[in-house]
Amino acid sequence: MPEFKNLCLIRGDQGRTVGDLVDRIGGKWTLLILATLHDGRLRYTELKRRLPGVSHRMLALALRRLHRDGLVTRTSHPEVPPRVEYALTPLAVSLLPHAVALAGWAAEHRAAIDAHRAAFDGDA
Amino acid sequence: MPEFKNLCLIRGDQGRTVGDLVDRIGGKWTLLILATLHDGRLRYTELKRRLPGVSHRMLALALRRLHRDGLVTRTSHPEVPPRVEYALTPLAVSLLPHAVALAGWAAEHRAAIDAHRAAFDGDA
DNA sequence: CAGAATCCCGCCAGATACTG
DNA sequence: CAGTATCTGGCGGGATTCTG
Repeated sequence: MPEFKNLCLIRGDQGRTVGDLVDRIGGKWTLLILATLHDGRLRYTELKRRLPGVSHRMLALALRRLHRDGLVTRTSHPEVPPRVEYALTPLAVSLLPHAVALAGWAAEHRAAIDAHRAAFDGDA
Repeated sequence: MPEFKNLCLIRGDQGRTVGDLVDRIGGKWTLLILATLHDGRLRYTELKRRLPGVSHRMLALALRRLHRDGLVTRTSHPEVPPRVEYALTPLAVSLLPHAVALAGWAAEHRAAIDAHRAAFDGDA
């Protein structure tokens, strides 16, 4: 059987891979931004509007990092007022299914985890 | 085709799901610990030995959280000196494949991302 | 051996204000 | 509109010490 041959990817190189992974998509809003952009290219403000709770600064920083990593494209139109549009790159598109799978897992087992927590916290 | 029906899981509930997910496995060592325990139940010290660089405190804290969330079992043997063994729960086992997939993605595209970063940083 | 408690630092992240 | 700059508090996380 396939087994988890890729476990070495997690532990190999002294966890560098996981470290990098967390660095890239570990941000609080990163996955949310990518998921939102999956609907199509969006302007900065529209993106902000669709992400309730994100701060101005954090969205700008996250977008900057995503752009730097080649996960989103940034198209600045030379107009007044300025108009900037963000869109996913193929790289980001290839990442999304995995993120979605993880999100699905989280949603599916949230109740179980919460129950464990409650039981654990009950034993003071 | 399936498409990403689960995208709603990422964005729904104002991102609570992703927030919870990051809270649970977003820790620096969490995934590493789970991956290491996939080899089988391990004692605290042995676990620490297999995770070069983890601090005493962080390992204890991470294990405590994992135990609280029902992702690992903690078996304390009443001996002197004490012996405590940790093992994965089925819940954690169901999570690992997804994590491995993400790690695989990170490893596969690390070069591309690094190239993007280099190009981006080149344009000062 | 396993872990809890304490101290401390650096970064993440929010709020606010300023610029092109 | 789309950012950047600055200040600030909170938390993650490391080193060390103490206990059963």
